Amino acid sequence: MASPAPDTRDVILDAAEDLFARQGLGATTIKQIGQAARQNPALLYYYYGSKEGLYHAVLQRVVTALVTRGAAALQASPSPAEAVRGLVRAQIEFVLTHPNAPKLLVREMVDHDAREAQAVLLETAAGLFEKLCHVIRKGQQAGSFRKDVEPRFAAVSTISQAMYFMVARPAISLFLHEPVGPATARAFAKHAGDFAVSALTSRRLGGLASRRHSKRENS
Amino acid sequence: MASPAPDTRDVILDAAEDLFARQGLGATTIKQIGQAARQNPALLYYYYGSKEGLYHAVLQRVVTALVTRGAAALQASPSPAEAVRGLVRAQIEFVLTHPNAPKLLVREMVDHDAREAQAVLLETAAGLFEKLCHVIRKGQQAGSFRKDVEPRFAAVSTISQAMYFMVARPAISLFLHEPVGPATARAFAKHAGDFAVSALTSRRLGGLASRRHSKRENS
DNA sequence: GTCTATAGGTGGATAGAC
DNA sequence: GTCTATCCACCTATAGAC
Repeated sequence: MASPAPDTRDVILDAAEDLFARQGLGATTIKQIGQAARQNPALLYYYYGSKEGLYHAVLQRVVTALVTRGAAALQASPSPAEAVRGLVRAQIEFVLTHPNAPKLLVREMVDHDAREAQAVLLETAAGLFEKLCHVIRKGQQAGSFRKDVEPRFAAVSTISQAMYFMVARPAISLFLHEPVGPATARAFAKHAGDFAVSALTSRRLGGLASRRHSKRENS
Repeated sequence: MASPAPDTRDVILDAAEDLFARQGLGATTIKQIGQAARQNPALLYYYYGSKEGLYHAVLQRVVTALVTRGAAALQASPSPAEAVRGLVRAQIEFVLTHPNAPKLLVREMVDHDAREAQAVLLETAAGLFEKLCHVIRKGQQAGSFRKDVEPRFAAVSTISQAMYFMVARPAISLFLHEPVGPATARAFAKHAGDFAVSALTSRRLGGLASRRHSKRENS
C-alpha cells in the first residue's frame, strides 16, 4: 500500500482535505485544489479519476484514522469509566491535530442524509460505536454503571460532546466570550469525560470505592 | 409583522429552506428553488435580492424559532433539573417538526467557520445559551447541582446531545440497526435529559431527598 | 507523469416586456 | 408582481502534446 511516492498524490489529497473541510464538496473547485496543492488541476483526474473519487479518498483516510485512535483508546483502558474518559480525550486530541476531521464527517452526514453512498465508511465508524457500547454494558454488569441507561443512547451522548464541541467551535467561542484554543478544548475534553462518566455512574452510596482519579497521566 | 401576503414570498422561503438544508448553500441552484417552489426563479431576486439574501432570511427564521421555543421551555420549568430536561425535550420536539433546523445550523457553523458574517444570528443563539448557563448556576447555588462542573461546559454538553443526534441520524440509525423515527427520537430526548441531569446532580449521599424518578422500566 | 487547450454544460444575475 | 430571454463567468472533464 504505502506507495514509495510521497509526492504529488499526497499533496493533492492534503490540499483537497483542507478545502473540502472548509468549503464542502460542492463549493470546492478542481482549480482551487490544484492551486492549493501547487499542482496541475488535470493531475487530479490522473490520480483520482474524478472529484468525487478524490473526496472519497479524503473521507476514507480521515475516518480510518479517527476510528483507529478511538479503538486504541478504548482498549488501552483498564476500567469502563477510564475507557469512556479515554475515548473522549482521544477524540479531542485527534481533532486538535486534525481540525478538518469533524467538519468533514459532519458535512458528510448532512450531505448524504439518508443516502447510503458512503455506507462503507459508516460501517467502519459503526465498529467503534459497537466497542463503546460493549464497554458501557460491561460497566453496567460490573455494577459501576447504572443499569437504567440505554447503552447505545449513552454512547451517542458520549460521542456527541466532542464532535459537537469542535464543530460549533466558532459559536462556542462567541458564547464563552473568549477564543477557543487547544487549552480550552483540552479542558472541555476533561469535562466531557467526567460529564459522561458522572451520568453513567451508579448511585450506590459509597458502595463502590470512591476511585478518585487525581493523578494526571502523560501531560 | 405577519404580512398579509402569505403567498409567493413564503413559498419561496419554504422551498429554499428545504433545499439549503438538504444540499447546502453552494450546491443549491436558483433554478432548483424556483422549481421546488413552483415559482419563477427570477422572483427570487425580486423578493430577496440575491441567493445569499434568501439564505440569510432562511437562517434568521429558523434560529429565531428554535431560540424562542428553547427559552420558553427554560422559563416554564420550576426547578433547574426540570429546566434542563425541558430544554432538551423542546429541542427534540422542535427539530422533529422542523427537520431542516439542525442541518441548517450545523452547515452554517462549518461553512462560516471563524467568519463572522452571520454574527447577528449567533448572538440570538447566545442569548439562549446564557439563559441555560444561568439555570445551571442557580442549581449549583441551590445545592441540587454539583459545584465542580463548569456551567458553560455543561451547557455545551447538554445542548450537543440533541443537536448531534438529529444531525447524525442516518449514521445512528445504522449504528442502532433500526430506523430512527420520531418515537426513537423522543426516547432519546428523555434519555438525553436524564443523562445531563444525572451528570449535573450533586452526590450528597441521601442529603437531598433521594428523588427517585420512579420509572416503570428497570424491573 | 505532467501540462495546455478546449469542449460542453450550468450557474447567478439582469433587462425589459407584460 | 410575474415572466422570458439572455449575458457572461466558471466548472468538470477530456484529448492529446510533450
